[in-house]
Amino acid sequence: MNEIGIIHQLATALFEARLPKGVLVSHFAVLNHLTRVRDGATPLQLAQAFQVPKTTMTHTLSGLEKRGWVDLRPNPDDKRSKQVWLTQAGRAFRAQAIADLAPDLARIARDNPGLAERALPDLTALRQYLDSTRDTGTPE
Amino acid sequence: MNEIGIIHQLATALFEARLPKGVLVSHFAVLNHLTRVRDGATPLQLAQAFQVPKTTMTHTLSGLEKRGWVDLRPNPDDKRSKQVWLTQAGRAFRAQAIADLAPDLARIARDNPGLAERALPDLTALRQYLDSTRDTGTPE
DNA sequence: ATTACATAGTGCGATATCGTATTAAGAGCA
DNA sequence: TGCTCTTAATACGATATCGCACTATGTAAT
Repeated sequence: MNEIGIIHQLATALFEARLPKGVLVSHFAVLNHLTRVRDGATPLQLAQAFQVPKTTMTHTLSGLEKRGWVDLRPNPDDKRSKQVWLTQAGRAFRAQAIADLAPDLARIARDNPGLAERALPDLTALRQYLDSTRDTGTPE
Repeated sequence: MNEIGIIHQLATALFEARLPKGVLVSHFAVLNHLTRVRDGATPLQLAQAFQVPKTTMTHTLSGLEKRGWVDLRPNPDDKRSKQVWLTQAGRAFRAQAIADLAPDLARIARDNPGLAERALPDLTALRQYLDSTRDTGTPE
């Protein structure tokens, strides 16, 4: 767990050093999710995807909206709710950020061959396990 | 990296749910480090061990000191510096926290057999690699 | 329909984290 | 000794994160 925490620190610092000033990894991660999975998701769905409290996601989304990268529209299926849509500027920024990060990611992959392939399945399994036991602290 | 971030979130939430109100994982982690490695370390050494800025460690240590779990004494070798020593109360709290967390950790290990053994070497290697390239963004 | 309960988003306050600048002290060199 | 540069810790300000409570809306039961 210690390793997880330190890696998280290091990776966050590395990413934010490559992103424009004031843009956080949380911003980038949401744009990435909206691009890779789908946009039109509700704020609650995004909060659950990243395992952060609703209030944190509200704050992150307000930052993205202020920069014009996402558009928050009412959810036609539920008047309590909203939907988050990417703007063209949002897609463009995300593409540029990916391009800026690519050399570093390629370098890390090159210098640690096979690491991702070996570690990711276990990490995914652990994430799913922790997620499934999150509420009660005991499985099912 | 996404997985790392989410696991970090989930694990932090799990740990803090088991710790007394107001005690953070960062507090516990420092006590743990002082116990496992050695106490008498300087604040800077601790900041480097956890890869957090010096100011963050200052803040964390002030919280530990306020609770009477560590003692900050002048460093006899360097008057600019300090040394962090565990108190008896600090050792006792850490031991109790370990005891409280043990059932959950045992459960996680039981339900994910071999996971730690498989994933840890790669995670440690990744941490060391990221650490070694932290400043310039390029190896060595 | 009414009532009770659950859910989505947000305002507000607390605080952890972090960047910048400052202070005090060590280190190297003339 | 005096000068310069580096380093350890911290004070201060900015802000990301999070818990709590509230409003509006949905859902279910009678």
